Amino acid sequence: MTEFNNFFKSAFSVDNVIFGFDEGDLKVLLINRGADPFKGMWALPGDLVYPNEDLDAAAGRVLEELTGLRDVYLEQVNAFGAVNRHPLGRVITVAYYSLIKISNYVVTPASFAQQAKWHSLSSVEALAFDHNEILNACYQRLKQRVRTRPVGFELLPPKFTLTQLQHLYEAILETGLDKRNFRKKILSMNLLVDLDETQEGVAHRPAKLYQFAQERYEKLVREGFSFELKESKRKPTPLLPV
Amino acid sequence: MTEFNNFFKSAFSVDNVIFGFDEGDLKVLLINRGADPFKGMWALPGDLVYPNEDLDAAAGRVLEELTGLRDVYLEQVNAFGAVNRHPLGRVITVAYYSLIKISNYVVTPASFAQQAKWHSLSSVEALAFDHNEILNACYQRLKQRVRTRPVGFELLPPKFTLTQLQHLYEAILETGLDKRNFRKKILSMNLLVDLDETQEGVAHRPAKLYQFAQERYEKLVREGFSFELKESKRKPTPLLPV
DNA sequence: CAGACTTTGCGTGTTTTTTACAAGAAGTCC
DNA sequence: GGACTTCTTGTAAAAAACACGCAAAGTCTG
Repeated sequence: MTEFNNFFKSAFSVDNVIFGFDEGDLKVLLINRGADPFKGMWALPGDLVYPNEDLDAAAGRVLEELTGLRDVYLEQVNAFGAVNRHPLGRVITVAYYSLIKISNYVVTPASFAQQAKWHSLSSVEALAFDHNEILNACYQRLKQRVRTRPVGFELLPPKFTLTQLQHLYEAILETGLDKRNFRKKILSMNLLVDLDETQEGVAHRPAKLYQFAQERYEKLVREGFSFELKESKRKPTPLLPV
Repeated sequence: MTEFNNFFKSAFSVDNVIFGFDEGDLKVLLINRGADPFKGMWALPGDLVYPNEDLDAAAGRVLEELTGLRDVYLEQVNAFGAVNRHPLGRVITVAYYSLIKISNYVVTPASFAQQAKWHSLSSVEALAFDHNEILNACYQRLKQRVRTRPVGFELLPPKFTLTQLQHLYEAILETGLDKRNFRKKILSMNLLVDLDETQEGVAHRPAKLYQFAQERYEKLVREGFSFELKESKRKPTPLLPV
């Protein structure tokens, strides 16, 4: 039984890659570690999973403590379980990513205490633990998801312009998209509601505002429907090393 | 068992969905549980992760103990961590699937002891724990992978006919494929080597044998290349409930 | 060994999707 | 009112996907 007991000296945690979109740039919310190991380095927000807490719930809790937000898009990506990934013991972590509207984010006590800060994906440097690997895996998953499901809207305010939407896709996919073709394709899916409103306070012709047609989408999904986008041929340099 | 419960805090395990292909049918290797909980029910092969063992290594070990095979295609899919998924305590499991050539499989002591048996995916019934859910997640992942990467070959013998290959795709994708279009598409990818050999022992015109061009594929991937297949419009009933 | 049987192997025309590409319209600012 | 910026829109060409049927190769059997 003592031998058996060895199996239970390990712990599990969740780590959450929280994506936001701002200024045409894909961002991720990182915390600054206040204690060893990796004191002073940036890291993904995460926590040990409580004994009576579902995995998904733990990821949601980490997110909510840091951002005050709940009911946002949250998806499990992978477990990371290399023996030495945590210097203090055996900790297997399950990685999640979430998509939030950055404008809804407010600084919570937890995020203040942990010095949470948004980082452009392109400027993320060496993170604590194996968090670069985790971040990369989550980013790759997002990149793939965004082609096959309309999750991008989770990152935009409720009302947005087609240009904003295109910039979002370009940022995530790291590609350039043709404006006319993009609009044609998106509009032909019939998932956007034209709000008959326009932008305000811009020093040029204001663009029309649209809204994502959530219910219509859910109906289409139930009827079996596939959302898909392809990239153009121009490929800028990747945001993260492959 | 009460003693067990006292010590029991939390543990990790891996579960492995081992796919094989035979008689035009996608199969999965299940074991028959010899002990409670779920005694007598079919279950996915799995094990607790040793304290000093990487997650991936644990999945590989489970596979090798059962099949004697190593160096096969193995991919992590997801972690399953609902609080009550294991009746005896908190066990988070990480699901993997592997693709093996069923003809290479031999009964090992472990598989004999655990009464391992191949089951057609379409005839899998209620499994122990949350293993139906795990199986389904792995199958969905395979279905998606097979469209974007040439992993199907892992399930076929080294030499195969185009018809066998097509049947494999049809089984995995649960769809019908047009023979001429399928052959055109596959051959146009230039990933098959025509072996200049033909089938033997069949009571009809023997088909040509092909081989997957592993090195050529790896070269193409390095150069940035995308493998893709789409389904036809005819949709047979799904193998597993969605 | 001829005829029946099964499975292989192959080409073309049609439709759909993707791509490339530019100019005028609507607002703001000075 | 003129300069400036961004918004909006269509068409033609190329590529990919799709539907579709028949002759040839080999085995079997009587």
